[in-house]
Amino acid sequence: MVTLKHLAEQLNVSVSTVSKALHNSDEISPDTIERVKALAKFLNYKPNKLAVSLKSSRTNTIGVIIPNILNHFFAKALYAIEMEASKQGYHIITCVSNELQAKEADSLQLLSNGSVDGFIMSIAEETQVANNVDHINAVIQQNIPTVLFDRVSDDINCDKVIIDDFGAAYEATMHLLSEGRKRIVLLSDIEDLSVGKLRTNGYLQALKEAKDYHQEPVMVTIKKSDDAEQVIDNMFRNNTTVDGIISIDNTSGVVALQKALKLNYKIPNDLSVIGFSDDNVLQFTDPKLSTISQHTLDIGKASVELLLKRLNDPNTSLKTTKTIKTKLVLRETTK
Amino acid sequence: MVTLKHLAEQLNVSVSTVSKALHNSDEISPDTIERVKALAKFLNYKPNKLAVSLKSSRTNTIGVIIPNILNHFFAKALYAIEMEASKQGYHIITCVSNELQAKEADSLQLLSNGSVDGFIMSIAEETQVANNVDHINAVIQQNIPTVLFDRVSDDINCDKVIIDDFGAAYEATMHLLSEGRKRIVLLSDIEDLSVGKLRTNGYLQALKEAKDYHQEPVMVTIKKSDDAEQVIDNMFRNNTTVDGIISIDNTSGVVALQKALKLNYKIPNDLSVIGFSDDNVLQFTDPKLSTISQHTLDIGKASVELLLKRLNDPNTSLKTTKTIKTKLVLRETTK
DNA sequence: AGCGAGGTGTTTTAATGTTACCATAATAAT
DNA sequence: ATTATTATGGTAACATTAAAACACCTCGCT
Repeated sequence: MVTLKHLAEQLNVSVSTVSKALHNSDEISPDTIERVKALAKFLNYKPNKLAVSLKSSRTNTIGVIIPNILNHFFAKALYAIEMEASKQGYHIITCVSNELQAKEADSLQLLSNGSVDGFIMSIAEETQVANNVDHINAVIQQNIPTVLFDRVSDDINCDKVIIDDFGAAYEATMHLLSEGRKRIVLLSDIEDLSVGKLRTNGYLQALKEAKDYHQEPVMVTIKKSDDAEQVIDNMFRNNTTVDGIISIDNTSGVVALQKALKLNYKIPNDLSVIGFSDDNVLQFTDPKLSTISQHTLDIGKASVELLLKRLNDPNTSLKTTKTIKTKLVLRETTK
Repeated sequence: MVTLKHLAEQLNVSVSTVSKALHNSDEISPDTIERVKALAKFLNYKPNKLAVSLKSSRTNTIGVIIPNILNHFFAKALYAIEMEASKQGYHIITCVSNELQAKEADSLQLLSNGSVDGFIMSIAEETQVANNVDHINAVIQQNIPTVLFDRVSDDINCDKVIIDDFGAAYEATMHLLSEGRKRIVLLSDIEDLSVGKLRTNGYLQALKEAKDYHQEPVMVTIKKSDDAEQVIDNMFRNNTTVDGIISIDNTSGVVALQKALKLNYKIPNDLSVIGFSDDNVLQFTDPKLSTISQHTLDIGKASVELLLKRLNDPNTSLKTTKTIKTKLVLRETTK
């Protein structure tokens, strides 16, 4: 690895002359600057990032901790975070908590030793269930700027990026009601998550406000240990008059749609289905699934923006929560 | 941030005593070790990673450069890489090339300044098409260990992890032949990639060896600019007698299946379909798609293992290429 | 002519946090 | 008294940068 010292020796000048020359300091003669730069280029000199970071206590690196990359929502968020960070001259160190609190705490602990300037994260399921966020607060107390996205906690005081989960589910349910649906079932495999609860409340509120809807709400939850297909099969058996389904996670809607087709429901005449998520995973269904789009790219981008703002101006103590708009995208499984 | 200096001052000992104590040096009295450790714990001291790395010229960080996280194969590979790296005490810095050579070169350039101990990468499409791998070789010439996976190049001399693309497609085609299929079409949206070419050759070879197969091979390629559905629609129109489809990328098989169902093909009686990829994305089709499983987790794990082996023993100059076994998983779209 | 002021271009020093090596002081054993 | 032994301290180095110091030169003034 080529260092300033190497260049200095070759050129018979001091290390600091070389350093200044490479920074175009006007203390250095144009002639020297030229010679230094020529040799640096020739030897493919690159400033050692570790040394620069150590000196400046700025790493230009963001720690990103997500619960699960195989979940398309998080993959897409990660994509957006990487894109925006890269555009702003930052790198990202990615850690996956696998929904486990211990792994999450570990990653935070291991990266909060100068490795990163700040964190962008979404809370692991286990952490949310136990509602134990001490490990996250510990990081924040160390003055490491942190942005939470999607899965957040009221017990953490930091910048946040969320969607209007309540409103999104409310709007979707309202749409089903406006189609004249009389028995609308909610499907969820995320009932333990903050977002799951908010979305469920949106659904409940919409039904409550509906004048001519007299059914009790039906919420079918799929646990980790369950076989989703089985649970959904049972749902159809137990709710023979179902005519609307809203899935508040990003997979069960697809499964329900497939199952409904197999049971010969005419879609969307007999039954409307609305899923929750950006389009990509679901683009292959036929008929094409109507969804609540979360604008995941915007979520990732906003998270980076919020973090960088905080990094560049750590003093403004007021934390902001940015809400990204959702959009009900009606495709072929709704009227 | 708490440093050795802080601890030293508090305890009225020297920095080097503190350092040694924390490393359990037997030069230091048990009593002092205890006191130092107690305070370190109390103040939540964590060795500054930058300083340690600078001193040891070891970052315990791997740079991972993948073409596209939204492609489920790469997401899964990234997942496996993160898992294994984390298990071995390494972090990963993730960069996405977006299939662009410039971005790929940029990331390599920016990380090869001491930020990472080595690279794990899969080559961007643009790079493969142009077959210009100078930027990758530049890194290798700087003695930064590098492992290529999946998309590799013969012009790069380094450790590699691949699957037997030729053999996998050959086996799948053979299976279709053994079902008595008479008109087998290959679908691909990756004809420009090394893996695409190998898989196509496997298909061609199988057909060539089949005694009672007299059709010309039919290879339908989907370009970036194409509408996949449209292209597949045309394929069915132009090949009314098609009775076998092998898709060598990880999406077109699903689209073909959906389209075939719409055209009222009885699957797998009239038509068999085999896709290429691990299961997850495709688990929702009905009937369930038969696939060539790439064992993506093994690919990621092997990449990390190979890189760490190289890092711990940089001298053995012979580069190895590890081939991960594929598996033909027959589900419901084959007989 | 002599001297200080000012400017230019460079080097020296110190600092970031850590660790390895060498030195040193104090005590114990020979 | 000399040599081990034990426990600790000091220094340098990793690569970089900022600040201060230092030559050297020129200019203006008495």
